[in-house]
Formats: sequence, structure tokens, C-alpha cells
Amino acid sequence: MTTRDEILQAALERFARFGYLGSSIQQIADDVGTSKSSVLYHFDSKEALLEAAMQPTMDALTDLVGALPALQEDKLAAAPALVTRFVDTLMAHSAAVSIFVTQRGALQDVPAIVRGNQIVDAIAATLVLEAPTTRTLTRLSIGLAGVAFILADASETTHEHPSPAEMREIFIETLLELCMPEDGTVETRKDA
Amino acid sequence: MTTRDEILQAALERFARFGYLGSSIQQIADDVGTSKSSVLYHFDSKEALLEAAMQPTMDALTDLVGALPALQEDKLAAAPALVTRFVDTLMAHSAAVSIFVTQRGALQDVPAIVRGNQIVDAIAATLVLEAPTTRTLTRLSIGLAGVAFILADASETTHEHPSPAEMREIFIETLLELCMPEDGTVETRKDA
DNA sequence: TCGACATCTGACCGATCGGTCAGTACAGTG
DNA sequence: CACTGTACTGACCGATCGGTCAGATGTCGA
Repeated sequence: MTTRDEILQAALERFARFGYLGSSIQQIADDVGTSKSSVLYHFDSKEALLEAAMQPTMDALTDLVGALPALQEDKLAAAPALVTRFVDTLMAHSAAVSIFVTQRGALQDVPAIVRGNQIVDAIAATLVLEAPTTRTLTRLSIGLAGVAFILADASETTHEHPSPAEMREIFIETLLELCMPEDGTVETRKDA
Repeated sequence: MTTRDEILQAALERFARFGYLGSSIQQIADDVGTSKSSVLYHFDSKEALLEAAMQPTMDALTDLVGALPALQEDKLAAAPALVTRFVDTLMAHSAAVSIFVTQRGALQDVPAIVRGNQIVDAIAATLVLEAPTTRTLTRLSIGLAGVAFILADASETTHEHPSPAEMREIFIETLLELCMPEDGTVETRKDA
């Protein structure tokens, strides 16, 4: 792994655990075993480092959003696959998801966070399977935020959580339940 | 309102919007229109200010937890009232809830956050209405985190949210649904 | 009139912040 | 050999951080 990649990795973990504002360039440099100047050689500024660290996650989610229009024909049938893909993507990028979820209030002007907000809006709009009332939108928001939050919690705190495989099943099931019409019984799929 | 109370109020809002680490004593003083020294006269340190600002919320939630044993006889019947009270308490203290939810990773050693974690554990344990399996505990966590998160979002960002009354209904309904056994149909109450 | 006390302030402290810059070490290329 | 570009570093900058302290001001009851 190159020094640059090590810095990105360390920054992602630091930002997720202690917050962007609670992390200093010096600390990240110490984690990697390099100097502050080295970090600032690879990245123009602290904010540029945050941007670079968040980019792979935002790209993956953008890909997901890009694939949405093809599914819109039969929303109800496509929902399980979409939710599964969404959950898998979140779980594969839990550190960046943690940063986005817990700090998007404080980092409202940061481009990566702005981009994340747009992505979430697009996904939420697609996942609503009935007429988008306030009620269904809010229910889905609860599910989305809750899932993202547990993911964040699992990656940043020490206390116990279910196994990833177990969490994945429960996330998918619960999200589907929250975005289905009231009487809908949902079957979960074991694989995407 | 006394200067001390004004400082508490301003601190709560600042911490919720920009994070504890992202807020300085000087900024809070400026919000109130006083000096940094004045803030440090009323509170021994920045952390003591956070503690004092969170205390009313933690006290309210502690009261809620204290009332729990009396309800344990018939959990299923008591759940709607408990959930309603819980939601109302959260909504009455949205700024402090926001601080707790979004920053408890970064502030793990702060007494107020430690206390909050204990409270949440107690409430979650009580709200689980069937045998506490991993699945039900995780589902409830999703609901709890999701509700708290939307509350935090509503108090710190500018974008639109449903009216408080509408949110309250949806929160109660969704939380009950997530902590009920699978087949349970739940009736919500309009008042606590 | 005289302390006693609460409230508040500006000057100041050492530490750390994000960031700049000149310069070093080195591998590759002609 | 000289030259170039990449990777990296330590010294340094002004600003701000949380916090201390000596005093200024006003309001009390004695």
C-alpha cells in the first residue's frame, strides 16, 4: 500500500471515530508514521483529504443511483434487489457512511457531503413504493437513518454487535418492511 | 433569562449544529453577546458546560427509566404509553438528543454521554416485547436510532420536515411496529 | 461607610491548529 | 555526468484553542 493510500485509510478511520473537526492532520500523520508535511504534500488541504477519502463511497452510491431508472417499471418487484444492493454498499463503506451520517450537519458545505445528500434523496424517492405521502417518506427515513447509524456505531464503538451477515439480513428485511404498503408481506433474499 | 441560562441555550444549539469539538467557547460567548471569560466564570470548563447543557435531558430520560419497573407486568399493553412518553421526551429535548446521537462516538468518555448510553440500554431492554433475540434488538435499535436521527436532522439542518405533530404520530407508530412481534397489529394513541 | 460577594472583563499563557516553504534524498533518464 | 520529477521533512507562520488571573463594577446587608 502506498503512503497516499495509508493516509486515506487512516483519515477515514480517524474522521469516523473522532469526527472531522476533532481530528488533526498531525494525528493522522502519526497514525501512518509519517509527517504532517507529507500528508499536506499528498493532499492540498485537510478538506481535500476528506473529499478524497469519501470519494470511493460516493462513487459507489452514485453507480447505484445510476442503475435506478431501469428498475422503475415494476417497483414492487425490484425493491428487494435494490434494497439488498443498497445495504451491501453501505456495509462495504461503513467508515465513510459513518462520517456522512453523523457529521453532515456540521459539514453542510463540504462537496462530498452535498453529493451524499443528493444521492440519499434520489434513493429515498425511488424506494417509496406507494404514493409518496409524508408518512411513507418519514418511515423510510427512519429506516435509512437507523441502518446507517447502526453501521456507524458498529465501526466506531467497542460494544457488541451482531455478525455482519446477521445484520445484513435484518437490515434488508426491516428496510423492506418500512417501505412496503401496510399489508405487504415481504420475502427477503439470501443473495443479491 | 439569566446570562447563565443564555449561555446554556447557546451552547446547546452550537454543539448540536457544529459539534462539540467544532464549537469554541469564544463563539458561544459571541452568540450570547458576552465574553469568553464570562462563560468560564459560569462554567469551570468547556466540558463542564456540555455536562450542564445535557443534564436536563438526561434527568428527564432517567425519570422515564425510573418509571419502567411499574410497567413490566403487562409489557404488551404498556408499550404504547411508554413509547409515546419516550417520543415526547425526545422531541422536547431535540438539541441534546442531537448532540448525543451524532457525537457519542467522539465523546465516549464524557460523563453525560456515558449516562445517555446507560439510559438507552435500559429503555431498549424494556421495549423488547418478545424474547430478546438479536433480530428484535437490532430492529428496535434501527427504530430508536432512526427516530433520534430525524429529530437531530430537523433541529440542525434547514431542509424541510413534517410538522412536529405529524412526526410524533409516525414515530410512535413505527417504533411500536418495530418492537412488536411479527404479526402484531398496533393501535396508536393520540395522546399520552 | 465598609467590606463581602457575585458578575464580568481584558490581558495573557502555552499548546495546537491548518498551512507554507525551502531544501533534502533518491530513482530514473538523456 | 547533469538534470528532472517524486516523495518527504523540519522550521516556521499567524490564528485560534481552552484556560488563568488580577482587577473593575455594582449590589448587597451590617
